[in-house]
Amino acid sequence: MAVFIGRHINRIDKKGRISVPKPFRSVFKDQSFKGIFVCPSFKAEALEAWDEDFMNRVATSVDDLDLFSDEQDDLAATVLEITQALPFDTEGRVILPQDFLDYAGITSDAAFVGRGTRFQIWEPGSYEIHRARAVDRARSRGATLKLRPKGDDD
Amino acid sequence: MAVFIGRHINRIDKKGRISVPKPFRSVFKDQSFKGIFVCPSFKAEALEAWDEDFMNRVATSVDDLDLFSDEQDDLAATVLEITQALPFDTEGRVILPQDFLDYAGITSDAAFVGRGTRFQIWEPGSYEIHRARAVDRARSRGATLKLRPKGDDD
DNA sequence: TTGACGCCCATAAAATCCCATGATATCCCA
DNA sequence: TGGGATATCATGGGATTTTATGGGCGTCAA
Repeated sequence: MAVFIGRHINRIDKKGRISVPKPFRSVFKDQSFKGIFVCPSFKAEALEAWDEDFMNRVATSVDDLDLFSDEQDDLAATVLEITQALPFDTEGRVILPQDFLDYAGITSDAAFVGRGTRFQIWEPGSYEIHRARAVDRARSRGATLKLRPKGDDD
Repeated sequence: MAVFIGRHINRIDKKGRISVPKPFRSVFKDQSFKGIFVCPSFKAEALEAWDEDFMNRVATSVDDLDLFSDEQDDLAATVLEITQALPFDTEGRVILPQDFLDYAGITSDAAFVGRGTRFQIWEPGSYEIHRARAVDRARSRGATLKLRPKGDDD
């Protein structure tokens, strides 16, 4: 299973290219499309990224809904339409579309943040603020993590 | 599996030709008919486009009547009637029929919008409005998508 | 003959490849 | 364990290719 962990900050060059951190890139090595799928997050001023496997699951799941139903329309609109497939270049870099950069407030640098099955791309400053808040919330709530039974890893 | 993802805006030239974006075109590369199938959408002022595979699926479903709900069984037949097969030219362009353009309000530019197994063609302005509404609906309803189990991707 | 449509070629912009560089991290062996 | 040799990775930039787009020309049919 694909697992993204850790945090990496990389730079965007003049051509708009940015390296996807090697540890993340390795996760994609045996998928047919050589690249990542990215879309703006609903919840935060950041970008969400995932692999082909997840993308196909979303696509087929949307397909299961009634053809032409409102429900399908909304979900497809919010996920499939705004997601972009970004291919790696030979060095494992991608070009983030300008509107995505604007959405996340990214200019020169970007933070790649592991989230398990997906990862996020943040403007480094925004991420620090976001993370500090999240830590505070978790601490004050005394958050605990319920682990799934071993083997149940879909 | 063929998956259409993302959004691309292209221009219609004086001859009425418009390039189908390369990422979408690639999806059709191994079908026998070199082109796309297009028909006006029932729900929106846009055009629906799909590949040979999906076309066959619709054709079969007219017999089965399981793809459409009761009131829509002759809708399926209608789909077949008004759908046009638009062949690519050497450069991967198609000519959209005038009545299709009128229906979608397309004049100079058109947005190709990925929808998984299909894609849509919109007048770029109309699309932005439509998308914003859909995102709002999905967000306010707290829409979630039930994903298929991993590996079940036909 | 005219217009619709296919095929061909030209061009600019953008994406991609390819190689170079410096910084880090890793390895290896004394 | 130290430190030089080596490999890896992020980054930069020039060269090449691809793609979207525009237009010319011939064919075929009304």
